[in-house]
Amino acid sequence: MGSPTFSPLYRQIKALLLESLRSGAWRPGEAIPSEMDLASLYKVSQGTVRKAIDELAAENLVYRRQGKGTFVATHGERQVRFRFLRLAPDSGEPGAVERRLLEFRRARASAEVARMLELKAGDPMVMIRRLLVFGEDPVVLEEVWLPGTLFKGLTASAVSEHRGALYNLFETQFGTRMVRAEEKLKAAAADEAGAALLGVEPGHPLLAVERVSYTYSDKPVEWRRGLYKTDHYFYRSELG
Amino acid sequence: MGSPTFSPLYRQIKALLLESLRSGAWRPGEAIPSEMDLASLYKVSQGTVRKAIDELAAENLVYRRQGKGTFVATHGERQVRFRFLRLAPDSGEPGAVERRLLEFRRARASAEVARMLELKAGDPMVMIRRLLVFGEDPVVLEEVWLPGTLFKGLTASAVSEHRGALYNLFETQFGTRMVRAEEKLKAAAADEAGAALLGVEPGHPLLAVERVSYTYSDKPVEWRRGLYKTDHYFYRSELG
DNA sequence: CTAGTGTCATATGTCTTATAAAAGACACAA
DNA sequence: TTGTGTCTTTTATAAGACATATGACACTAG
Repeated sequence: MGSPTFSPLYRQIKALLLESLRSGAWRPGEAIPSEMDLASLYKVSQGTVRKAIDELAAENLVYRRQGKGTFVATHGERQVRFRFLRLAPDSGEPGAVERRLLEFRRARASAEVARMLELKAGDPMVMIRRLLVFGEDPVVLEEVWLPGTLFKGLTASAVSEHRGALYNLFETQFGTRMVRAEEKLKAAAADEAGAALLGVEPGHPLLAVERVSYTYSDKPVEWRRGLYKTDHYFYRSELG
Repeated sequence: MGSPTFSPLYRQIKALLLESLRSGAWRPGEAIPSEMDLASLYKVSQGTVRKAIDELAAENLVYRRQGKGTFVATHGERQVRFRFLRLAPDSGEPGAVERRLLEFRRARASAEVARMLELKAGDPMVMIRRLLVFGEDPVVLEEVWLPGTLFKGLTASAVSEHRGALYNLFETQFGTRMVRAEEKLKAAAADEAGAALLGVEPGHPLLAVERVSYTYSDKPVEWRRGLYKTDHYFYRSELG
């Protein structure tokens, strides 16, 4: 029978809005046009625009403020950070996090990374290796791989001098906003190098976390591999 | 200023629907009354009922089928199982899972369990210890704690003879439906007993997973502690 | 001059109504 | 017996009217 080529009006509107987000026409933190403006622009009712925006809000791409407007979501907000960094302390409130850059280099995509990011093996990449220190405690050792073409002007000093989440830097300086991510977790034993950096004995059990992050339209644009020391922190997961 | 004691109509309807779900008036898998019926019952428009049900559907408490009706969500469906058991094989499709009951007994709540489940230490509990075997491979060793009062007639044979998820048994036999859960993950080294059951050497790195499950209205009703062997399986987590 | 208060413009939120589309049951015909 | 049209019931979509929240700004009492 006929393929599901039909799309209701509000979804077509949503697609148009998504395109404006993706293209960067509306920047993170800024307000998008009002529902009424969009309604008259697209020649539909406010309610239809509303339903389109409702779905974008449900996907955390925008957020609404009654009386003020609808705003493009951003990684600058505190709240968003905890959605992507899922470690919480066993007791007490999460404290400050210090990010120590260990290595920054340009390299070629391995077959594994290329497959994850839908690139070709050998494509230019940026690789970042760093240590996250909570208070005095080194907790996360991770490696971040990014497509070199998307992050052309990225430098070691930009990364090491940046305060706040990497995703914040990416969206403000490179116009690439991470929208969601998928993680795969395993338990692993610390090797010599990792143990030294995390301040544990070799063989110490660690959480091995592999992440693929996606920007708009489910396009994968980042691959990470991290080792988490879970002696005083745990990984939060919600099932629902 | 006045406290936020105001609640829009659709939320009041939602609360009424929730109460029908909680009380068991509408059973898992069954259809709830049509939007029109509910609208005339509560003397509001279909759209208002609709918005109430929208929120319930977003919380996975019910699901809609155009042309058929709206149904109470259930743990019987395959789809729901993967929301609560987040292990996936490194490659291939997930196979059959065998559940081996190791221990079943009634006991008193420890201070720790009591705190998690909002009970008093010493309250009667049911404790289940079991092994999940994927194919031939023992992968999960876990301990489940339940309030004895809620699960009065629960027996070892009911558990060991039941096919399918425990949550399925709970909802069909005891009218308690698990709606969501929170997990805390750490890496741990296998002890002697655990290693033997999971078929690894003592000291082998394992995923330690602690879960609190909630029924309607965020009432906690189950506490679990599991050890996951992640040699051939990984824990899936979505950030978004 | 200043602190408070009222008013207005504009934004999202709520609610209703009308109509469309999906699903299944059933009658009927080839 | 098998398909096909049609009717009923259900959720889905769309539009419009009205409510509420917010912030800016003007006005006024002190």
